[in-house]
Amino acid sequence: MTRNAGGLSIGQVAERTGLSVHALRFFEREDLFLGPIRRSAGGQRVYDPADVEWLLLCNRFRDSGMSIATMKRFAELVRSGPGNERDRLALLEEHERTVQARIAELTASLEVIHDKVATYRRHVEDGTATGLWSPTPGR
Amino acid sequence: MTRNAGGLSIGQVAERTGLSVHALRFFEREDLFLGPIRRSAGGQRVYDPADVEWLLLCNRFRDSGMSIATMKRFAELVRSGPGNERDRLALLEEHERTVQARIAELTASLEVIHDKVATYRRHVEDGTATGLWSPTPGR
DNA sequence: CTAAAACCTAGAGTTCTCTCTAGGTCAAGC
DNA sequence: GCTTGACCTAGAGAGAACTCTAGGTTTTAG
Repeated sequence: MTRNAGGLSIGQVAERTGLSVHALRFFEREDLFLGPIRRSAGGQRVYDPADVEWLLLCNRFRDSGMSIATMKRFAELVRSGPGNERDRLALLEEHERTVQARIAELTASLEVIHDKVATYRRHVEDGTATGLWSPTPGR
Repeated sequence: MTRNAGGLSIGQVAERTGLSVHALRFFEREDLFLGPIRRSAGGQRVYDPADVEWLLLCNRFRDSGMSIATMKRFAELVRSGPGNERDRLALLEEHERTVQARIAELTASLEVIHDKVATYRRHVEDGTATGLWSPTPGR
């Protein structure tokens, strides 16, 4: 398989993308690729570098919380060729807003958590941590 | 139930916390509360305001990605009374770091996504969006 | 007093995203 | 040519976090 012009085995792709071979087969079943994956004479998958690029982008999407379903919609748009760039853009923009919102939410929660940390730190450092305390002074 | 000094029914707590009554029972089964929930003569749950406070904090934890298992560990620490404030602090600090890391990760992904958005925007606005393009120029 | 709304338990079902298994086949090195 | 490791398919299993169901009891409003 190493001789197919630039062709990569599933194991090699797994290595390069950090995805498991199981996950790669799963992604294919879910139609997450931009086109059918080639097969060797023996029936084994042969990926090409563009697939790896796409998977790396998918990793970004996944890491940023995009669902498989949404990635699938994006893949469908790309697969159906030029002409729907507006739709792709809309999808990306919406995801961008989602991520921004998530960051804002996390930042807000972080503040609350940090306050808790600060309070505990004072208690612990002062040794004043006697007496119940926690979710609310009083429990 | 409305007469138990400050006592709240499960429905009232659901309303105040945004959690479903199912979720509240589930949380209880999972030992996520700081103490046993009282029951009315008829066997219905009677919560008090401190429980609501705790649940609101739990919501913060959940929103920031803390697992039920971790919340449970924190609840256990609080339940087992004073003396383990260092452990609670450590748990909170670790969660704080986790959240910070997650924000960093999201921020990095956001940048990549924003670049994609910018590229698509150019393509769409210029009307130059002819020819395939997407995961990588060339597919 | 009675109907309706809210609550109860135990446990099954759901969704999402993989992961693992079983039972083979293919490919590469010695 | 044979062993070993990588790969194949179809489908079951996992775990996280709920959600829903069934069948029954308790509360509340009128």
